[in-house]
Amino acid sequence: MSAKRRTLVHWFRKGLRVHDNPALSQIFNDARASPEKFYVRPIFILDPGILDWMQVGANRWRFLQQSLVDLDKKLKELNSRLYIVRGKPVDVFPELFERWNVQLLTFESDIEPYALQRDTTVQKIASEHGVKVDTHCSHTIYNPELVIAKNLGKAPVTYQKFLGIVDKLKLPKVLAVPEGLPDGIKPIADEFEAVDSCVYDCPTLDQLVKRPQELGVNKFPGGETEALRRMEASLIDENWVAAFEKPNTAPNSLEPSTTVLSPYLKFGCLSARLLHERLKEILVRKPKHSKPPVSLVGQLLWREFYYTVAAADPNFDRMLGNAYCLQIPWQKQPDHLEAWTHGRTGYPFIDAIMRQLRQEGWIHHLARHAVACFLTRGDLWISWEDGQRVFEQLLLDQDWALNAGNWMWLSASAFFHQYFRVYSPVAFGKKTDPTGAYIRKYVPELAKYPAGCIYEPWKATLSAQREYGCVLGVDYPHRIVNHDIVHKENIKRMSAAYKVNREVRTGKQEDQNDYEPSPSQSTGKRKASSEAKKTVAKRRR
DNA sequence: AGGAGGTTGATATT
DNA sequence: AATATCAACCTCCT
Repeated sequence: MSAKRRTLVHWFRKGLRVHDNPALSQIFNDARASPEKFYVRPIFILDPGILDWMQVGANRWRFLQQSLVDLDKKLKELNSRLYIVRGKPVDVFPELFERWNVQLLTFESDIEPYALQRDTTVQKIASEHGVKVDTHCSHTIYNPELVIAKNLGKAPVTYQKFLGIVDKLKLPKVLAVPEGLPDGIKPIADEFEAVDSCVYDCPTLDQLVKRPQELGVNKFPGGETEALRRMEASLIDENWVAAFEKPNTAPNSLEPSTTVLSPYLKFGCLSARLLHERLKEILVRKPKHSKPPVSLVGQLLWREFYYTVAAADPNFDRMLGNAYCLQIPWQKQPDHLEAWTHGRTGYPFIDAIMRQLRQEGWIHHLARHAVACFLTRGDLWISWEDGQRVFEQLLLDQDWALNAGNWMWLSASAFFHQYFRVYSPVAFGKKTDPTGAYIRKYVPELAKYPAGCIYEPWKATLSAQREYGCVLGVDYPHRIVNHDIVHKENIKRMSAAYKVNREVRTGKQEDQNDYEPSPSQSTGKRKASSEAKKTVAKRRR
């Protein structure tokens, strides 16, 4: 037997890749240096506790499953393999540490509160079992903690400030795929199967996707192989890369107008550091290029920005107790939330986006703006937290820091404050898709509506609706709100909410100039306002 | 204290 | 395609 051999374990969580993976490379290097001393076990833990932390829809389960299968394949090419462990980390690690005689555990550091608490506990268990733990920051280009430290212990609250800080930091070295392991470092199969009741091969689709009826089109398969293929395809046209300006890309093209690398970055199938390096190489050859915030590098740095600000506040995903977030008296409206969630608001552009999200798991960033603004400050006056939860379930690229940060941005709760700029659910989409081809694809019941009224089907007469084969209230819903009216009311509500927040912040009472709410929304406005004052008072600073 | 700038508004006008 | 107007927020910098 192998009693003298010790095991080196790499724990995959995010970072589902073999390229540019410092924590994985560390154990591979150690094992190659002394092959007679070590076994190597790369593991992924299917942690049931994750479901208390976040909602995961069928499409993202599939993405994960595909990513794990691809990772196993990549590891096998390196003469290793992936071990799937089922159970909570706190329960399984003590057993693994003992049974495998573990010497070293490595993993990629994370900033999400669930991960932080989990990892702290695991570190403690490891130390009790005499297991050394090494962590590496490789999900982001820059270490959020380091950026905060460089800014004197506070996260920068503007993107420009953030850029100023990271400009002075040195870039990490991007690592290649580690060299394959020599024979004998992989524990033989029946040895581990006999003793390890919680260790398995890669899960099948059936095992991970509990509601297969919710699976949509598999347009963006998971895995490092597909991630690298997609990156290469995105970088092939260097003029396109150099000229990229996010605001000039279309939210409603039939094929994505941007790279769709976000799901791969979220799971770490693609290294942000590698993508950044590759972009920079191209920009050296194309001196006339776009720049942050609108460039492709700028997009990566937005991700870094949100990771940094999120790392400084465990309440980043909620309004209460969130140091960044303005306190706004949103209202619960379950029927409106339900209509928005399932693409039944009666606004074809909004509904097309929400249906694309549910089917394909990805929508363009500006499409996210349109529906997020509509749900919150633009039209429905529903909390960004409710929208965040829906995105959390449906987006392939759901990433805690980015999702919360962008929802606060769009609802003008933090980082962005020009609440009087409201997206029109009618006009915004017309700019890039005047004929409504996108709506016809995702809201097929409206397919026969002419370009002139497909964004505003209520403008068609009843006889015209019959002619187009889609009668409002029967085949497609009436619009649930009148944007022209409610968006103006909501601007005033935002103004009132900002005023309350200012008063609490400065401790000064401003002139009374109360906005009288509309009859339809009047219940509880003053109460909501006073509640807002109380919650603002709970904010730090 | 005051002004400039802020990834991506809508609309009307030039 | 660029510019003014709408109404007017925040943070940063001087």
